Amino acid sequence: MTRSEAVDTPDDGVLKTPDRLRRQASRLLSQLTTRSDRLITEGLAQADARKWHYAVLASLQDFGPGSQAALSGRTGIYRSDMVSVLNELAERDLVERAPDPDDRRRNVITISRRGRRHLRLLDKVLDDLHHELLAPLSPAEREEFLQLLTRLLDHHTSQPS
Amino acid sequence: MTRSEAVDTPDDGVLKTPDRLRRQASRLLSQLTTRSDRLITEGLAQADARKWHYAVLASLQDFGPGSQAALSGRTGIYRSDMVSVLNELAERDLVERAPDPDDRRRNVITISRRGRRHLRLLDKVLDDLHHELLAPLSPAEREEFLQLLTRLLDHHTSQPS
DNA sequence: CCGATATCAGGAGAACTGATATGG
DNA sequence: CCCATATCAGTTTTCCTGATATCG
Repeated sequence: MTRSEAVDTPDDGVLKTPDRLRRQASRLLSQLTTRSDRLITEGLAQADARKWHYAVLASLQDFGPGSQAALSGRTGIYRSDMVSVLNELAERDLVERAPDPDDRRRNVITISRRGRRHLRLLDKVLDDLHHELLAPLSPAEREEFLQLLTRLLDHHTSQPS
Repeated sequence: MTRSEAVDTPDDGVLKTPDRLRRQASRLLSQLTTRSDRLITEGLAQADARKWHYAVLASLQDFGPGSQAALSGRTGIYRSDMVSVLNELAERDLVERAPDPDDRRRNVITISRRGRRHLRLLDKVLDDLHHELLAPLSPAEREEFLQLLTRLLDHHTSQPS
C-alpha cells in the first residue's frame, strides 16, 4: 500500500530517482573521504605515522622551522591538537622543540635529520596510497579531479559565507 | 641554516613543490568534506534536521518501509546509531516504529504523512545547499565531479582490498 | 545450537571551544 | 591593559566494536 505508492507516485509531483541519496555531492564526498581516510591512516600506521605527522614534517621541510602557531596555520591542525602531535614527533626524535630566544612565549620547531629521512619514507608510502586511492581514474582524470577539488576548496576557504 | 636548505635543496634529489600538501587528493578530500559537512549540517539545522534524518526519510520514501537492519544497509548508518536517529525521527512524528507481526524481533519503520512533507522541505533545502557547495563549477563540471566521485566510491566499496 | 535482530555501552579520532598561564 | 602563544580540559560528531536479550 504505502510501499507501492512510495516510488511510483511521489506526492510532490517531482520525479526523484530512487538513487537520490547516491547523487548528492555531500554524501559522496563524506563517504569517499571515510574510505580515503581509512586507507591513508592504515597505510601510515604501518610506517608508525599518522596523517598529521606527515603534514607537520612536510611543512617544516618546505617552509622551514616555525612556531607552533605558524605550523597550525600551514597544516590546518588546531593549536590545541598541535601539542600532542608535536609530542609524538618529538618522542620519535623527528622534530626538535626549543624555546625561541627572541620571543620566549614561542617554541621553535625544527625538523631533525631523522625527521627528513622519515619524511622521504612517508612520501613514498603516500604516493603508493594515492595511487591506490585514484586507481580507477586515468592520469588526465586524476588531474581533473584534483583541479575540481582545489577550486571547490579554495572557494569555500576564501568565502566562509 | 636549516631554513635555507629546506626548500632549495631537498636531500633526496626529488623536487617537491612547496605545495605538496595541497596536491594530495586525500587532504583535499578531507578538507573539502569538512567544509561540506559543516555547510550541510548548519543548513539542515535550520530545518530542525540532521543529515541522517534525510537519509532515513529518503530511503523510506524511495524503497518503502523496512526493518532497522534494512535501513542501515540502505543508508549506511550503523545499526548502533540507527536507534537514536529513529528516536529523534519518532519524537518529531516523522516516522512510525511498530513491531513486525510476522517476525517479532523486528521493528517496521514507516514514514508518516508529516515525514513526507518534511522530506519535501529537506529536498529543497539540500538542493540549495548543494548549489552553494558546487557554486564555482559549471553544470558540466558538476556532472563530471559527481561521476568521478561515484566511480571512486564504487571502486572502493566493491573492493575493500 | 545457530543466526539475525534491536538495543545499549563505550572507544578512537577529528574538529572545535574555552580557560589558563606566561610573556611582548 | 591588550594581544599572542602554548598548553590543558572537555564537547560533539562520526565511525566502529563489542555485549546482551530476544526471537526464528
